[in-house]
Amino acid sequence: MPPTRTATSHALLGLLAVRDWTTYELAKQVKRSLNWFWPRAERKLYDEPKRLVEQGLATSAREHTGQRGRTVYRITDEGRAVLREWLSEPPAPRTVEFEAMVKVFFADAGTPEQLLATLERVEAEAAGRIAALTEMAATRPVPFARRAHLSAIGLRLQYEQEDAVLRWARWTREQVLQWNDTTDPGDWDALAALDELARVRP
Amino acid sequence: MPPTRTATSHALLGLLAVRDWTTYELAKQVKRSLNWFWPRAERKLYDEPKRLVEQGLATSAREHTGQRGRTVYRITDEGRAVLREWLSEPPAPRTVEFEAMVKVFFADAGTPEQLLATLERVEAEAAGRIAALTEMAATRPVPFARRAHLSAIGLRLQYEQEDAVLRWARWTREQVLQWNDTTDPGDWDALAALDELARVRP
DNA sequence: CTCTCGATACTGCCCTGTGCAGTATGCGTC
DNA sequence: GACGCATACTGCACAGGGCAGTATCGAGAG
Repeated sequence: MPPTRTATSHALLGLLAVRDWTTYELAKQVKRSLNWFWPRAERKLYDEPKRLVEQGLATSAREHTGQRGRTVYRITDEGRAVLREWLSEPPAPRTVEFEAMVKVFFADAGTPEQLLATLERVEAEAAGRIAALTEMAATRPVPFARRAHLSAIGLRLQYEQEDAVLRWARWTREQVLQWNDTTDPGDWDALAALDELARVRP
Repeated sequence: MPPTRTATSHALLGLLAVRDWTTYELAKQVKRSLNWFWPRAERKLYDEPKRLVEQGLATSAREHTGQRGRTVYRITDEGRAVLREWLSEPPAPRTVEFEAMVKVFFADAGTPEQLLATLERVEAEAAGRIAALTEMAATRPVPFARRAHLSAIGLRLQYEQEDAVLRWARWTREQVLQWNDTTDPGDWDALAALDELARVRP
């Protein structure tokens, strides 16, 4: 039984296809790029490459800076082949974990102040991320220039997502201000809001 | 040491604040509502309510349909208090797991056909979800009518998210068709695309 | 020249959460 | 009376997260 290859395995294989990395560099790089759409704890990024080596998809080399060792990983031809084949497989559905939305959804268990505070935090988070994305987009020279086209479409997705959340948070804040309470929207017409969504044609 | 209360604990507490549920009903309901922004495996939804009972946040009652038993959960006053306080706490950052985007990001390890197939799958998934959302929005009478205002803003968020993904997938597909290859965008100007993002002002 | 501090480079441990197989019973329908 | 789908769970192995702990290296402060 070969150990199962997870999407995380293939994601790291993808980075290794770009260049060699030490685990530490890999961890930093994941934070900057993959983290946006495939977030993984640093802890995991120390285990996973070892599994790739076990499976012959990568090799590891031990280097030293004085007394301190470090491990450099390099993809193998088999690793490249496995990555290429994986690109054909149907991807898992996109999943979103949005704790703030849970708080919004159950806002009727609390006060309007709590709800507005949550919405403000959502807005601030989205705005912060948009700032980070525009900064990345503005960085010159472009890191990994030969992959600039892929970075560009990736950044674009992230931007569209964050912008959707930002616009939603602002819109919702305005609606909530018209409510009498979290349990009572007063004159605000929930059915009309649902009707508007129901009319959508893609 | 009290067992830690996760966001999942509070999410289920939120559902129990709406009405009593059997575990099975809870699992179905989570699939329809929470699953959009707090997806959890059915398996977990059988464990978690037991923990709520241990902590005095819910009570359980054993009922029977013939020989077959089932457990009905009900929130306690303390459960309601805990939920109310949780609404004040800063939410965890939103996280997205988007395997298809990993495949897009490393598309230069494969062919344009693979990339286009992935984009088509993304588009189909988003379109399917939008259809599900509009159907939910059109359902009359509105389920849990006294919570229609919260459903409406929740559905709106989901719609905005899916629409962003859908528009991105279509846009990206058009761009990719202009490339020579996954490794070579030809005349397509990646720097210009990055510049456009860099110019964004929120 | 030493001390501190942040960056580098990991490992162990316990917990949450997933997926899948397995085990029942209830109920409608052919 | 058999079949299939819904109901109602449990066990188990594994992926993944968070945090604490352990070192070394290199640059700058004093």
